[in-house]
Amino acid sequence: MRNKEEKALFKMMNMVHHEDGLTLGLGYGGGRTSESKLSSDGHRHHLFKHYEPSLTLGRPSEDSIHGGYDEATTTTTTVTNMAAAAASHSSPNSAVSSFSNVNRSAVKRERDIASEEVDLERPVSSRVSDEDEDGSTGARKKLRLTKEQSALLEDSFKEHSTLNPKQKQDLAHRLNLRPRQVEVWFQNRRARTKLKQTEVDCEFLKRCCESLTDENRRLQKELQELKMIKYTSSMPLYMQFPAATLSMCPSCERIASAGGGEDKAKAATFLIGAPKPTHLYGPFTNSPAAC
DNA sequence: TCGACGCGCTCCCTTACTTCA
DNA sequence: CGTGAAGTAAGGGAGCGCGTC
Repeated sequence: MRNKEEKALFKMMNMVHHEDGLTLGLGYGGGRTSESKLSSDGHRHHLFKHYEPSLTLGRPSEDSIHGGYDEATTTTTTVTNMAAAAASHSSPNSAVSSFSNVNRSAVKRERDIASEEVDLERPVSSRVSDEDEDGSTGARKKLRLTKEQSALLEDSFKEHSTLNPKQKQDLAHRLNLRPRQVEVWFQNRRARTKLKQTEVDCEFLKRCCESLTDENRRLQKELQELKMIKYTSSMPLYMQFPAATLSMCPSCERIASAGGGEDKAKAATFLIGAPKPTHLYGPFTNSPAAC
């Protein structure tokens, strides 16, 4: 996993991708609402809108009835504030949804078990040892896909990031895996792709921000210079010269430029920025060389 | 025709395990 | 050899579209 800042940022920035482009969204927390649509190829695409805070609680594992692993450890379940709201008040949809999803989870488990039973006919190809497969250790053992399996899945993912049922079945058969495993692999692969894209987009936005900050700073400075030019142009001519370039002849009491003509002095004023008025009233201590 | 419901799919968050520095 | 970070397979909650009743 990446550092916590990136992870938090990833939670905040929900990037939604489609074939035709990229959109950005902001959110936080665990639960979320979404839209989904069915594309022309039969794949469903979701448009996630926002996140909601979540609360994680421990509870006894139900994994033993899944058939995949036969341990009795603890897992966690995420209780969104939407579910909490359903339990306490408001949101009739939440209540219905929660109830519906409880049933759905049960159905899902039954489906997985059924899938498992069908797939028991063929061996699961993985790096899990025989001892692990018989579950004698009682701990959840994680199977690792072989390089060949990963490579084929990658190739398939390059062709299409989502699978229809037929493609899933076919791929599972070719890889000697359960369809559920193929499904999970694609799910995780999409998540990884999205995370990487998010990192790239974040970097891009960061640079944009820096660039705009610099540009803003530059424009502010330019604006200040223009304001000063406008201010000095409204003054008597002699006040437009920097004090250092002016001198007064003690005999004739006429002010003259010490270093050259008016144009030169004006140009200097423009280039170095207009001096503050107080500087114009500085001491005329230069020698009266001009007279 | 409309609403309720179940199903299948996706998403996200999280956990548990493996690998590696 | 122990340990923490990173990678990843999998579990589970939730929303949505679609078909059926």
